[in-house]
Amino acid sequence: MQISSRFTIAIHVLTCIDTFQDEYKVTSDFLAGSVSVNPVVIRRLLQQLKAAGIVKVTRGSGGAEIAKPLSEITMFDVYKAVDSVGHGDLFHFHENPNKECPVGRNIHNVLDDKLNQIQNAMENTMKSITIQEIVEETKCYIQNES
Amino acid sequence: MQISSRFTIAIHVLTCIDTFQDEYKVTSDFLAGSVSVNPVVIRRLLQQLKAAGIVKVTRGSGGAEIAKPLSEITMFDVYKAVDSVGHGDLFHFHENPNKECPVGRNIHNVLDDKLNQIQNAMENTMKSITIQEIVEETKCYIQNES
DNA sequence: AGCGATGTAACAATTGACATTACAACAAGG
DNA sequence: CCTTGTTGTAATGTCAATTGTTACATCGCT
Repeated sequence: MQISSRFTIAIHVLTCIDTFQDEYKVTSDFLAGSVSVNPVVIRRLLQQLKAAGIVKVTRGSGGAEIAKPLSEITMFDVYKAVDSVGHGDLFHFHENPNKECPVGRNIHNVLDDKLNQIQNAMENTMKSITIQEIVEETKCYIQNES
Repeated sequence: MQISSRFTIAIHVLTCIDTFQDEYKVTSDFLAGSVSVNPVVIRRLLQQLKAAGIVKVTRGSGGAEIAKPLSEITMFDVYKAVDSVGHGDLFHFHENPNKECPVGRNIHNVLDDKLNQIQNAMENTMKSITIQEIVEETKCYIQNES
């Protein structure tokens, strides 16, 4: 299975908030319009980002803003915040290898190490990319349109 | 969502085939016993591994064997063979960002590049680990048991 | 108080993984 | 050549997660 689209939606949302915060009141309806999903999906997402300290959402009057400098938010932070994969681990290990079998009772020890290597390679790359980069590149694309 | 357990099962299966090929006839029932899943799950998996040229399966008389040297099979080969993630891509991009929105119509271009970087980091690590390493380490563990 | 938002529960629809049953196709031994 | 053990594969069921949607209580501001 693929990593939940919550991840790409979250990055889209953060980019929108930063890009439009001076021009518009950035509500869940506004964001839902840009992403093309139901506003409730956005609200749920914003709750997760808020819990991770990435955004602030103001009830009542409405609108979302980003809680800390974009350069301090990495793709990994977002990935974790929106719970992109279940249970924290990228790989799903089959639960009950047969303990009567020599391979069955040892495969977990051997594989865990390798799977962690792979997962770390991925997560480290995520940590090296900030949302700031993404926002800036997006602004470049937008300017080049005109 | 996590990567399908087919991936870890496949590696378990390859390790079993190599470990037990001289002692037993390695049938889908035998493998199913070690992994603790239904034999049909193993057969489907073996079909995928066979299509990728990783194993040979003999009908009728039964039994599976590995088709090429273990040192030439990487975790990435297995990952691809069993179709661990759908559609080839690790990330699920939300389909219809709003083209009326400057961010909506450009986010795909910006993000695709970053997502590929991440995916490549993961896949390259997979390519650097061979099944031979895994089999050998497993044998070490088994010997240290006695 | 009323308006415009958010927060969240409830529920349906869809999808994919995995388990299981059933049976046809096949290879080899007696 | 026919029985036996096995593979190949279709059909079906179950379960969990994602996503969409409706509904409404709650809240902040004017």
